[in-house]
Amino acid sequence: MSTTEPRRRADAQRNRKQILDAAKRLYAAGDFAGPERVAREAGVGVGTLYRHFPNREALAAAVYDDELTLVAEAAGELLATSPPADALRAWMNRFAQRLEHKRAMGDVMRALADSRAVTAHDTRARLAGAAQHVLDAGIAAGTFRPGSRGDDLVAALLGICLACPEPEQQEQAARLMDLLLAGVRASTI
Amino acid sequence: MSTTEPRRRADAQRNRKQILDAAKRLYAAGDFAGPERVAREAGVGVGTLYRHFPNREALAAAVYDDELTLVAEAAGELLATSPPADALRAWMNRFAQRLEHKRAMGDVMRALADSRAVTAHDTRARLAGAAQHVLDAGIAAGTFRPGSRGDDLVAALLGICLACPEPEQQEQAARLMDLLLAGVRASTI
DNA sequence: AACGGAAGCGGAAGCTATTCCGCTTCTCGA
DNA sequence: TCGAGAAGCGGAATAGCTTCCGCTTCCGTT
Repeated sequence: MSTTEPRRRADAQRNRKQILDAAKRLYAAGDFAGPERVAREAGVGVGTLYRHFPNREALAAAVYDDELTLVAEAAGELLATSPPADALRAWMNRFAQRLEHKRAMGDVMRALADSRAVTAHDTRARLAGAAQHVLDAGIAAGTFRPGSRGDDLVAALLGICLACPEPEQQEQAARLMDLLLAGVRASTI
Repeated sequence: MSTTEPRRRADAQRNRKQILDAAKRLYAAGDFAGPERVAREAGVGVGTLYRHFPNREALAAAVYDDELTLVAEAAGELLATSPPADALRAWMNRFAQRLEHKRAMGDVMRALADSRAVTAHDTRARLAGAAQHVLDAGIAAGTFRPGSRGDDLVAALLGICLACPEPEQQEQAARLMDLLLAGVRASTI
């Protein structure tokens, strides 16, 4: 848990950044390119890409890391303007909306769901922290069941998005979020 | 909704069965072989396999169809011996247990979650029916929230299994199932 | 029983993700 | 400044999933 990170060589840092930039550029253009093409666009070999990101999903997760961090941070303001239950529902919606219409998000979610994925670990922890923040407010207010856990909420949200990825399943996803919220609000076990 | 099915040619039926048998044999032996190897084992070409099963996941779903049907049927007996809430929780556990320790089940769940997958459609409907059966009993008894839907429950269960596939995530999966159950029991919206 | 066309078959080719390993580039101490 | 060795690079090779299409087999009709 200390500064065991050995610090990367300058060229490695540069390459990592170039890869991320290239991927962002392509994804933003609606081109969900795979590792091979991203590497070419970045001007590096595939091998290099794979040294920085263990697989396609990890790359996607890293590309959208910023965006998910914004989602996590939004929890604070939502909580400032609404009661916990409303804030939580709004936050869940925002989470799901971010994932919609992004081809690569299936990958991102798989990466987030994978407990062994190193790349996604921080992001997931940040999301869980944000969720916990909202939950704690609700617990303090007596609205939410004590013991509700942020990481569970995020896992459930991921599960919903994984199970209902298609646009025509949006209604079902909404019902499942309601169900989840109902579970969190339930006062007894 | 009528008998529009044109009835397959005899050799096609035979091949389909041979493919399923070969896949069952391999999977049972712990060998999660891909389409190519299953086809060889079945003594047919890959093209033939793909005419019968649109992709790897659909094949896996078809292989485990029997097993999932058993799970669906178990709902009845569980309901006969326990109050709805207990029956539902037991049924969810059985569902999840069936999926554990089976490499191919990730595929099966993805196939079930895919609303466009023709192969998995019946199975999913059967599971949803079973779930609805239990839910209805609970609604009648006043234990479950009116309007609870079997297809939602199955989707949520799939989501949980997709989000917590690793053995070390079993505890989290259990918590999520509790949360789900709490949502179903909540008496108000 | 034999013909024509539809249904089905096989497997090579194509595509993409991932691995492997010999070569290159950086870094740091002398 | 230079050299040694670690860190990193590139891209050919490997492997698995899926598609494509020319050939074969079946089946209802005559």
